[in-house]
Amino acid sequence: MSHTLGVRQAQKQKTRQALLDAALELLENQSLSSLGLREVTRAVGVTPTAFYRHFDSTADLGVALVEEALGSLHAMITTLLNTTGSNEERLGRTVELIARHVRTHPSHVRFVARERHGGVQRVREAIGGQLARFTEEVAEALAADPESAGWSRDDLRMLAWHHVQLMLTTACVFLETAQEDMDAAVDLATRQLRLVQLGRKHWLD
Amino acid sequence: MSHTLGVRQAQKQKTRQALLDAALELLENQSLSSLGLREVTRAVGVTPTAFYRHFDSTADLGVALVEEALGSLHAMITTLLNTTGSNEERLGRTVELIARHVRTHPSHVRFVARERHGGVQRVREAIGGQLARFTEEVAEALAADPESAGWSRDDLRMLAWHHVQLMLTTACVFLETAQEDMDAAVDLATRQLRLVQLGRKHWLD
DNA sequence: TGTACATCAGTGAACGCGCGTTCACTGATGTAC
DNA sequence: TGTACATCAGTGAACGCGCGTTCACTGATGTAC
Repeated sequence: MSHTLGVRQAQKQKTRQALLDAALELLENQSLSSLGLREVTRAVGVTPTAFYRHFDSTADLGVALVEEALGSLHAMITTLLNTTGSNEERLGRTVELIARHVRTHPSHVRFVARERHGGVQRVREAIGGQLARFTEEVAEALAADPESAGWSRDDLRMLAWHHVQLMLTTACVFLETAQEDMDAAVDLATRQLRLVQLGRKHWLD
Repeated sequence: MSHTLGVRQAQKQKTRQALLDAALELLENQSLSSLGLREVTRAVGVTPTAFYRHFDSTADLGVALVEEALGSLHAMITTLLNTTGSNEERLGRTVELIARHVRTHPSHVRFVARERHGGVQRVREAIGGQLARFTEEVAEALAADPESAGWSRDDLRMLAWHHVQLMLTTACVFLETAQEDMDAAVDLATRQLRLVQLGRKHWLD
């Protein structure tokens, strides 16, 4: 059992999390740069002033949301990298896992999509940093794959970056896809992954 | 010579364009959903009230900006599709043309990147519609290519979509790349295009 | 266990400010004769 | 060409409103003895 917090600390964390949750929900229909501090506290049911006990500004809250949203994305990537099986099997599982992630954490995906190129510099930088980290991890995993024999470090990073990009793009498309069109979207995404995989296979030809 | 506007109409269009230009400049450092009407008119030097002679709201202005920004992107794509030469040649020219477009129209690229998943629904929809149109055009061009013999319509659209996505992503990366790192970024983009091209070549294996 | 003091998460009133929108207006441009 | 009237892009004052931030505060929780 981890270190038990005092009642006061526990309550503070609870409020902080409530602020994060409320902000994430409000961000479904607007972007961070137009999110108001009072809007968030109103949604939680605390005084505007209370906000300052947890964050300096909404930009600061945004950075905290980056950690949350990309944390869940990172967990998904880790799962993906540990998946075994034939290429075609892994490919299908990848798309399925992305679809599931979009279903279980839609607001995280939306937040990343929206704020990645959004109007708040610190948040953009935080997201960019995390994505660079993901790329490195994917590149390392690819390097460990026998199929990557003969690949240069640079080419592996290129491939990893392409994968991360495609994963994000696919997640965004899934997010905007109605339930009834999901089958077609999953199929499209699968074929895109297959295309890249084919390119990889013949890279050293 | 086209239909000559009266002095009044000409002046009105001039003001309208000034509003669009000022907005685009202000959007370098913020997103549309936080852009204020007064902010724009202040930058142009007209009364806040004058804004309503041209647009219903900043969202409305945003839709007008979509036409402008994706118009210039569309021109670039048309140029790309008309490029001839070997695959490797076309590939290099593609990356070069994207780099040039980012250099000449940075604010257009930024606007599309930021508002594509931004907080204003009508603008998102307008951008999405234009990108779908681009995809159709690219798919048609691909269909006319002898290399596409035996490809299904669906697979061609998949490839076209992948190209449009990659083009946008590449433009975004170039936008964020410092001048001194551009060579490496161009190289990376070129290799990504080559990867996809290889996948295309072996699609029907 | 009990007491006396310190900490600090959340309160509530107050502030100055810029926002979007309204309205009646002005005066240059356009039009009819 | 000149005159009398209509149009309408842009003005300027005014409005009510919600914003972010400040401040002194309260009272439950934590700590030292």
